[in-house]
Amino acid sequence: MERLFLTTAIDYANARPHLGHAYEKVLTDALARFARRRGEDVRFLSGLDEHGQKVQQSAGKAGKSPQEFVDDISVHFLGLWRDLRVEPDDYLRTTEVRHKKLVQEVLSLLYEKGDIIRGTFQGFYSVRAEQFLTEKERLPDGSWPEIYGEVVELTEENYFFKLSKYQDWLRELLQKQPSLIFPEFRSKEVLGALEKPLPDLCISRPKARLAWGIPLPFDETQVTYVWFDALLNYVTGAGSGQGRIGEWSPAVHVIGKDILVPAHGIYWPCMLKALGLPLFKKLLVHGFWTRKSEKLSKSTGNIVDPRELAEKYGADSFRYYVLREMALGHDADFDEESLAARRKGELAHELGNLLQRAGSMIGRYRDGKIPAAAQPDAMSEAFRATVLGALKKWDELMQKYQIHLALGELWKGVQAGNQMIEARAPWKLAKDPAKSAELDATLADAMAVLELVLEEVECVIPRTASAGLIQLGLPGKVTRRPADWPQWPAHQAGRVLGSIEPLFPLLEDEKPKSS
RNA sequence: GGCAGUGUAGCUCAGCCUGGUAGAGCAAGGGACUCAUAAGCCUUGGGUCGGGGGUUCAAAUCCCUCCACUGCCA
Repeated sequence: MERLFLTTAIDYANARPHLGHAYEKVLTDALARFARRRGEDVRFLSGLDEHGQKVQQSAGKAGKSPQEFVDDISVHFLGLWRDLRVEPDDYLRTTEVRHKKLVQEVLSLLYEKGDIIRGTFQGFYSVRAEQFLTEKERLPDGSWPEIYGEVVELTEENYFFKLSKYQDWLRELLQKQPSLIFPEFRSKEVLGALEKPLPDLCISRPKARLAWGIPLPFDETQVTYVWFDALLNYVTGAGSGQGRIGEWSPAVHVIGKDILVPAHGIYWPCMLKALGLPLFKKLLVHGFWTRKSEKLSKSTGNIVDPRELAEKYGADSFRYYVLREMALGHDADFDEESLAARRKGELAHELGNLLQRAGSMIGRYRDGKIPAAAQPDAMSEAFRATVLGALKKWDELMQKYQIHLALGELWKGVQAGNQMIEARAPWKLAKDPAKSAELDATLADAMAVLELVLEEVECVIPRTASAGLIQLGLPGKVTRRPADWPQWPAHQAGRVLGSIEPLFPLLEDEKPKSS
């Protein structure tokens, strides 16, 4: 069986989750569920990045200890994942013992190997912000922005990771295998950053200045800084999740485009190489959500609360919307009206109502049991071919991470179902005893397409798909595909349907006004 | 400034790799039907495929150039 180790970026525990966090986790969760459906042995890891300057500062402002602060924040993240049915196999918080132990072990190894060395760090330091500033933050006239207050030039003893040692190796690798990064054009961004010699990477800070981190095992006065903490979560959480270096397996990392260069595109592969571990399998880089084509940000008041949306429209509708709307790798515009429209049109009316109308006719005409279909006639053959064709395209597109198009294909199956019913008009067939066999075929085919679609779409709308399958008289638990997938369902004759309920009830303000 | 991505119907996008004189969905108009969440089905309108140039019998699709927006690196 194929093994798939799938990770999300770990979120920084500095503020509550927003739409971008939610999208990435829903995306990864859907990929994990899809891979399981295909029969792969999946390990899905997510987590929270809890150390660092900003957490320390935010905790101070909130009058809490850093640990109390991240404990509180983690409740918000975990609550959101529960609400959105994001179900990782393991959720790693970087303040956990298993992780700290692994980080220290890695640092020791690389220190002994000579890949981590002591050196001096020189830079401009803001006393007020308690942080080093980069040239990027300097104003065009050479001065520093007001908010940093007094800025002094400072020299500090720190530890460095010898990135330069692995630069050539990485460049050659990416040139040979641009498909390591999806979409491929992103690998050009990494290659661009590799053109100039890489400076060694500063990985530590004096404890006196940054207490909230993991101490270096070979120098207790220093703590490690970002990279050798957060990135290593992927190793800690690999395999059994017990923080054993040897259990690392090449992952597919789902990340946002903001953390590709340099973190995941440069530092991370070099770290793996230095440790003698195999490279990740792929970096899956997604874009950002915008609103009215503007960045979502707190400063402009342009924020979207995923939890509110999930509450208002349902978690599955939210999941469906973000996956249907965004072309993986590109930016997309978030629009609540569009979310409501897709829920109402595609989910409630096309999919939900298909089950409703077909289920109710089986109740009325066939006593709630799926009838046995005779040899398919020409219309049935054509219908089945359309549906099976749509399923194959759905599968191909999903494997190419074209989720938004894949869902469009799957819905062609749903639409074919509605069209087939219109063409056959079972409500007319029911009035003519001579047409009984055709009525059976119509109803059986409708149940079959629903079964096929719901099983596949479980990765996107897990709860609804499961509820729908139960209405079809099935267990409601999606298992791996049979070897001969996609095949027209056999053995459905005689199955008793569950009670037929709307999968996506209309919202209060969507209901037609009764006069 | 260098590199990249995007630019196709009012809106969201597919098609571009492997040239053959434009497609889907939504929104809007019309129709037949009545099983169903007043849903679904059929149908109509509408586009200088960012601008310009080139290659070709033929370009949204290949080449050059310019413009706009976005991103990465300076």
